[in-house]
Amino acid sequence: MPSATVDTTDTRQRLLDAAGKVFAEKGFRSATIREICKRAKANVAAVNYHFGDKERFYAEVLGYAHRCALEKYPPHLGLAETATAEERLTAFVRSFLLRVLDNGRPAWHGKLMLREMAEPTAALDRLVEESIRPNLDLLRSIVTDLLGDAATDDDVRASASSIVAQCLFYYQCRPVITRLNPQQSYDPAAIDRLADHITRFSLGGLRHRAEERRRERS
Amino acid sequence: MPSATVDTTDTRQRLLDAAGKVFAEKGFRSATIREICKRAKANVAAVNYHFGDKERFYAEVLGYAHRCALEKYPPHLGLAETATAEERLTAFVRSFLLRVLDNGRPAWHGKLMLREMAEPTAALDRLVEESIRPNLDLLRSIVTDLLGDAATDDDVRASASSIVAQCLFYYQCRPVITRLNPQQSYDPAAIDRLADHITRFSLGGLRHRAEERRRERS
Amino acid sequence: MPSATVDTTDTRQRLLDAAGKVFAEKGFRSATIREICKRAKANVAAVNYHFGDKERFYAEVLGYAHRCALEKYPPHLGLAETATAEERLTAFVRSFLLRVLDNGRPAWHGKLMLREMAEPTAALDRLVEESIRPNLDLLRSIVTDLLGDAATDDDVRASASSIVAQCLFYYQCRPVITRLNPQQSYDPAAIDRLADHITRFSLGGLRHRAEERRRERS
Amino acid sequence: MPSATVDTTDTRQRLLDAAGKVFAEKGFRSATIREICKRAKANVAAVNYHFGDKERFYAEVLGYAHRCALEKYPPHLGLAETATAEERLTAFVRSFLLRVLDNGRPAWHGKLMLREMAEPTAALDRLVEESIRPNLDLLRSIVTDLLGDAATDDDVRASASSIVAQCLFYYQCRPVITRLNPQQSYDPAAIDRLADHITRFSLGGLRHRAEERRRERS
DNA sequence: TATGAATGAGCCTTCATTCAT
DNA sequence: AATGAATGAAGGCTCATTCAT
Repeated sequence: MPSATVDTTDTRQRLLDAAGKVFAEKGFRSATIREICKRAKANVAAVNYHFGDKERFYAEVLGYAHRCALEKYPPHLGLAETATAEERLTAFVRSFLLRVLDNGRPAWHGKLMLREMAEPTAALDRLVEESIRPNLDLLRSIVTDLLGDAATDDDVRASASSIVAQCLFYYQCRPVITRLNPQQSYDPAAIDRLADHITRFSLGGLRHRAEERRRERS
Repeated sequence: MPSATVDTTDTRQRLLDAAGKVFAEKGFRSATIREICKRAKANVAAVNYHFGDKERFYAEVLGYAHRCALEKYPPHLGLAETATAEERLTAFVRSFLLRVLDNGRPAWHGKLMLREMAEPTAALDRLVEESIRPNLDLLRSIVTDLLGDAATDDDVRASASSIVAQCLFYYQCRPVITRLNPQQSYDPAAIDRLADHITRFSLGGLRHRAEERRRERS
Repeated sequence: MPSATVDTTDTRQRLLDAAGKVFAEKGFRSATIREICKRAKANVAAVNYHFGDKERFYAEVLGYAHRCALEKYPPHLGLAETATAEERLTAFVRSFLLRVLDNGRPAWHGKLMLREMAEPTAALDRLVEESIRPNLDLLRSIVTDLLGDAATDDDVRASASSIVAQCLFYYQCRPVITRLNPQQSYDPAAIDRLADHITRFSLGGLRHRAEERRRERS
Repeated sequence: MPSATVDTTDTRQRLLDAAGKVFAEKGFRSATIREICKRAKANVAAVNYHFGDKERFYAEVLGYAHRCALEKYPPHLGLAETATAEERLTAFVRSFLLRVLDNGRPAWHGKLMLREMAEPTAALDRLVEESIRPNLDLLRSIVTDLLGDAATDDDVRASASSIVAQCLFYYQCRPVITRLNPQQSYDPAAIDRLADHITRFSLGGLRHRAEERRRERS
């Protein structure tokens, strides 16, 4: 029965899509299997049938969301091989912001990640190894280029953190930012402005640190 | 009887202390009144009696945690009136990090705030106005001094955000950082190193931005 | 301390008054000691202090309400000794209706009695002996006069029941009557009309029954 | 296995049956879902699953009880089309009394209705329109025939009320009647005697009223 | 005498999960 | 393969009552 097969994958997929939205909105605990199944037009037992239990289901949703986000906003953003470190940093920051502030399906990704920080589940381990570390390694190579040879590993790590921090901030603190500065918007133009500021601010910081290290060494 | 001393403590106070810990660990939804009362050696009905319901209780806990954190680590950190903008920035960053990364009672504050970001409750509004905005205003005055007259309001806002972002990062992304770099520690010395990096990185960023603006103007 | 004594009786009295209203509105179970004490501006523990527990408190309230009602609408309604049986029936019916349909303080009485029917408490026993039976005996003497010598005890009892039934109906079924016939009012004029109808209908019934018995006997 | 037969019965049905009994005995507030489910050998969550919440459950029970009572004692009681108004009144009164005083399943009906009077719930509205009004209309047509053309609408209404009142009285005031006259019984023979009295008393009342109206008109 | 604080039992409801089909 | 029915474990909250002062 091929149609059955189609229906099956459909249900699974509908569940993932519905769950992404609901988990992102409500969090792991507050999201209920009943609501997810209702939105997915599936039976209450469907989740347990397809994914075992709520926790494994959630892990699956998390991975799916991450894949969606990376697919839509790859970190290179079609950069040429010959791009300078500054250009690569600019691209990295922009793609990061877009991924995190997108309002479409990949938005789950940001929300879900934020929730993982506040209350990590077993799913975080896999996510870190499969998605976050590779991404961070990319940034560290950029930062290494910008800091120069005098920089230590700790310098690179700390500076990379400073950059990532600025990108995450606008998403992670959104509720507070909205209250402090209601006119802050997140449309593409605004995101470009944010990316521009973060890149410049960070380049200033990086150069300053590089200079300090050079001075120390000499 | 030393235990008598414990019992003498106000039930209300014991509830606040226990709740700070539990809400921070589990979040509003997952935390149960039963567990909080058990830890506070109080009756299940005590919360209802003293605070009305779980939501109002939570708001009270949030305010209490914030007050504790500010009391222990005031943002000025005993700075002289004649302190330079650089010194004031250093003090701001250090006190911020200490407040957020402290392992004692004020630790709730950071955790609770993080949870508010992920899933804001009605309590956030009050917190923003009473605690966060005044603190941010302090930072903005420092940043204004450092950026110089050429800076726009948006410059100040964006740069202040970049600084706050770096301070929050180590707490907000702790679960991920721990997995990426297990040897990262948060003892006083480590916190000092972090504060030092953030201050220097930010000063570099700020000077770079100030220079850009100056160049634009001329 | 005379003032203390005054205050004490005051609290007791205020509790009785508040409780009458609340018990009548909500019923024994749904009425809460807290609400009663709040309305009486008394402490939560006041009821238990003055009356022991909720049940004994309720019994006291019931008795108080009954005394209030009888005081305001005594069953004779100032009838002369020489009044005919018809006149006495009219007076009985009118005072009964007034007592039961009054909107003031004695209104509790009716409501509380109705609740006792639906869910009798221990308090009903005393009430029946002290208040209801004497009142019914009065009616039976009137009915005996109207039915004549041929009537049996059962005749008297059944006819008295028919009369009481009609008086109670308008109160007991008020929620249904209101829905069936929204324009039904209970102002003094309307109550007079009801009393008039019940008296005439009952007189018709009584004469019919009397006649039947007479015919049987002969 | 006869027990299998019992278990086979719909959980929903078992809940309705158990609830009828418990709600009738204890009232809406005092009845607990726990007890009902225990009697129905169902889980505590079954009520929520089948009926949503306690209130909707109660409404369903009320409707079910009413349907049971009407089914067992239809108001016509197999009367021929050619039956006289007197015969129809007799049938109406008898079926009413039987319905209200039955000790079996339809007994809930009476008890539940009585509770609705004392503390109406939202369920009463539907009940009045669907069950009570049609039944009352039947009685009014009988009364209209008996009162003759001279009677006004108010006459009909008042007389119908007087008849219904007498039928309800024996149920509504049962706790008081039992205390006043312990030997009152409610076996079929006793019910027949009550029906007989009420019918005769009411016929007397109706004829009297009719005569009065005729006299007024002429 | 009178009160505010505190208690513990119990209720309705919700939810993830399982079971029979 | 997939579902509707059913389960049992909590959770938040309410309430009458008690206790220390």
